[in-house]
Amino acid sequence: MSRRIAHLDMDAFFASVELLSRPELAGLPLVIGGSRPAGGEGPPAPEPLGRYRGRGVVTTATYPARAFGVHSGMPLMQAARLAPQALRLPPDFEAYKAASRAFKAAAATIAPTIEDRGIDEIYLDLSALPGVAEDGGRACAAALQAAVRAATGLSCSIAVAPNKLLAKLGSELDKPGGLTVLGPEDLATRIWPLPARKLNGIGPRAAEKLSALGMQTLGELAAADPAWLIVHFGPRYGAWLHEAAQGRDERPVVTHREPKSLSRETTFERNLHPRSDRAELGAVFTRLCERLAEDLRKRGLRAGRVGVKLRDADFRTLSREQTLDTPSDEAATLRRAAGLGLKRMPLDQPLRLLGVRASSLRAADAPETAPIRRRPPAGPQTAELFTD
DNA sequence: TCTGGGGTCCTAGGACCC
DNA sequence: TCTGGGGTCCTAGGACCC
Repeated sequence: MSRRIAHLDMDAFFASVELLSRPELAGLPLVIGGSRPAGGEGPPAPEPLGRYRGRGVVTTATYPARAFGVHSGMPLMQAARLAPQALRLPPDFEAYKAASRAFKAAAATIAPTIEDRGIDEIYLDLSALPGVAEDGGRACAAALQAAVRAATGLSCSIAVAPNKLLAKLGSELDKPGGLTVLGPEDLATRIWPLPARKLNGIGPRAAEKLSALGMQTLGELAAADPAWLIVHFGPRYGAWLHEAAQGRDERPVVTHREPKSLSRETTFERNLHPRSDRAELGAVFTRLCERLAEDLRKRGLRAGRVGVKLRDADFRTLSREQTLDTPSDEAATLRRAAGLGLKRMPLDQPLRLLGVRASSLRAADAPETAPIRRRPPAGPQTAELFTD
């Protein structure tokens, strides 16, 4: 009994949501990213990308903007050089979350077994649905696209395949608006010619290493000796690379997950120094802890551990974690613990980012358990700067 | 060109225990 | 005098994803 798994990926999601309320921008190169100008009232007006100054990155670009080489993750300053005439809008996450809920609800009317993979994509298990065994899921995918469009006015790309890995690869094959059905017989013709980097789980580092070892495509990876892959990539990742390149993936569609951590972080407009910008850093730190505490309370959770994260001017990231005596969702408690973490970090350099993280989460109404710390936290301490 | 913010999972090394 | 062996927990960092 073979599985039929769909991957549904919204097309240029954030930009497309913006176009729903700004139809006059349709067809133009449009980039979402950066932050909202302070003090603005109402929906922000798009401004030429060439005018952008700051540290933001491209969150989404419309297909006309992508034609200039702009893609998500790219620094906006770089995108501005490629397409100064493109228009930029700051993201409106509340609108995207509403559209996200709407498309997922619409999809659930067709196929209720859904795994959430973030704001703009889902996996669906179609295996047990009527007719899917006959046509591989094509009609079901078409129905999903129609339902999503009817509910939201937005287009998506869908692939149906024997597993999540292949479905995810397939939904990229015919964007936007793609409907792709893959079977085992498509592996050699449609999957193996793809660059190895396309596989979900092969990122920039692994792709670079594969390339240095002479493997550019998934076909070349599939032909590699698994023992040799294990030598170069370790037992776990090496074995996974081999399995994945054969198109094998048994992961189920997971319909529910409990959050493991919550975090808040911010990159400053200019680097801040722990000494000379102490007051400003302290205020940002307090605000981050307040927002994290709000997030915890909103979800009915408490943090058993609190972490702090720094990024310095050279883009090096450091973090420290601290166990709480009692799980908490209070800003002052989180700030005190995160402050203890900060005191164990070097604070002699300008910083570009500060973040706080809550982990070891438990329900706020759960019975309290004794602290599990085996060792008192210790370590070299730096002078009190903005940490108190 | 100079790199967001929100997450998950894995690994390596040290602490600790027997 | 020149240093066990195994198991487990904890911590920090990094790869990766959306």
